[in-house]
Amino acid sequence: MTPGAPDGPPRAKVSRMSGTGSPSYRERNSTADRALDILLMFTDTQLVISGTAVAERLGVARSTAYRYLQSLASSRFLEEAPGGGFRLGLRVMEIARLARRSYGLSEFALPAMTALAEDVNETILLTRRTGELVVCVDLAEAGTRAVRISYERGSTLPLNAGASALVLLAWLPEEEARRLLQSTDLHRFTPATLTDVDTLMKRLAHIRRAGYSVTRGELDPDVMGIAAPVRDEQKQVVAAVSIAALASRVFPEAEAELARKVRETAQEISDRLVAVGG
Amino acid sequence: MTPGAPDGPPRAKVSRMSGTGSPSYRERNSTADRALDILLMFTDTQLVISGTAVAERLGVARSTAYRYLQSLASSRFLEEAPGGGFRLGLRVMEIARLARRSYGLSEFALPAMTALAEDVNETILLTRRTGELVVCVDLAEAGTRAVRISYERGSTLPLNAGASALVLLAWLPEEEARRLLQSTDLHRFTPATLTDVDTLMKRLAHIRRAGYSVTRGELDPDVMGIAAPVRDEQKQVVAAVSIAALASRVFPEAEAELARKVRETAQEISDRLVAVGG
DNA sequence: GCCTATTGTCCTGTAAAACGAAACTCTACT
DNA sequence: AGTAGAGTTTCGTTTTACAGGACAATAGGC
Repeated sequence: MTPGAPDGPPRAKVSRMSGTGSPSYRERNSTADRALDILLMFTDTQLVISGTAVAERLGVARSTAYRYLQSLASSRFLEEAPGGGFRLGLRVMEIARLARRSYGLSEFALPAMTALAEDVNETILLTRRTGELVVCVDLAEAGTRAVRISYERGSTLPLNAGASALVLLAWLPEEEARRLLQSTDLHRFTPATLTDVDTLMKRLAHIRRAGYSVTRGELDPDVMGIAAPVRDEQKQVVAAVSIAALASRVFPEAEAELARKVRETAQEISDRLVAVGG
Repeated sequence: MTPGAPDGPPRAKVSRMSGTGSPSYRERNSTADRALDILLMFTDTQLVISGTAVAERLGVARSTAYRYLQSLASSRFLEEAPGGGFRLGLRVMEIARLARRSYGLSEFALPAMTALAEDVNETILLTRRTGELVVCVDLAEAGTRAVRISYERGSTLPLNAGASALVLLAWLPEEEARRLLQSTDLHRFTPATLTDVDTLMKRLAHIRRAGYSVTRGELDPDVMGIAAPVRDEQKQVVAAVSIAALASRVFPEAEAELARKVRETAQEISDRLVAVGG
């Protein structure tokens, strides 16, 4: 495409745009966006990427892709991988530390979460929503379990499954929650996953009344979760605290007691947030 | 609508470049670089920044700065802070998780580090060098100390002070280590900090022979460290493992025994790295 | 040994994208 | 009401980033 012949049609107004089907480029800062897009090409299964592959996925010439790559590498967002290609650089870890601090959550939350983790002997998560995704901001693990639910900081979770996601949605304005769910494709992770928007909305109303959420096997068949909201000074829900446990370890009769503890912990974190004036 | 008539002065031909003294812009991808530079404006004391401030520091018009900010916000590298301004977004934490995985270190290192932390009852760090900086990639803390050395993933350390930095430099080609030290301004953190390149180079040679480094009060007056190198398949030093402890807790007579344990742990991590074929 | 494929680098003229300026909205403060 | 600051939008201009192609170095296939 875009033949370089100097005799072509009188300057066809073909915009640069990504060739791979990204719907609406041409808006905003396309150059800056492409640099950022390179950072988004990395996934759990694609930890190293070559310059040629970047050019292809960006739909630009190789020389152009390498210009981007050099920008990213010279600010250490990327580094050259041993054996060719590029991988994410340490700068990413540096600013992630600052990101975590920005939310003003972890410093107050972690002690309370650790206490809860030891009390109930399960993994405790602190999550926040960003767009159509839930991200694990912090976690505390109990030491004495052979089988552990393993998440990490930065792990992402879907919007339609898992106790945390439901809490984060439940305290959003109804129409916003509905809009979010409708604009996301609700993947079915297990037979128990809810994928119908109306059913989900009813669930959210129920959670709002109860003050917490419980899910069983909706994201992973063997896992259950109990989550409660964390609020800031303005009473806005800014995060969720949750227990993630092997479903078989938690009998339904025990849920209420665990829920009480999760809510207490969430309240404690909220209180500290307000006390300092997040 | 109907924006003002284009009547301004004939627009002097001033090159764009950063106005704040950044020596050589105009090279590479200045647009992409500026977007990345915005991400670098955040520090521990500057967790939120306004659009106007970004425009000023970038040396561009406000409308231009906001275009960048929108690019960064729509890919969730930034988010609007409650009460105005922008802060780092959750996307940063997402890709930081991938960055950590890229190095193939943590998954093998953490178990060994945790064991060491419990054994010696001190904080254990895993660090890597990036340019003129050392970054903490992972850490393990001992649970039973009232006074703890507190680092986090993503914390940065200088090149001329601290046991880890010296190890990371010691196994670099001599001329590269010298070049790095000469191009960095070696800050004096305490009276014990080494700031002379030749003295440092001699120190590095000593460390190379010993196989580990010990520092006392060179970065923080109350802290001491012992570090050893982690090697990959090609025997390249790719990281350092270190103990960071209150100096008053570790008597000089105990250093040798601790050093032995740190070296063992570093070796164990190296072995696993090779076994898997990092 | 020769061939091909792949990675990364550099250069140049041209076309497209990013730029500054200014008008405008909104909220908060006084 | 009036000021100050944040954030948004539009527009014509020109600066910047683009594609294409030539180049070096490395790694495998035969």
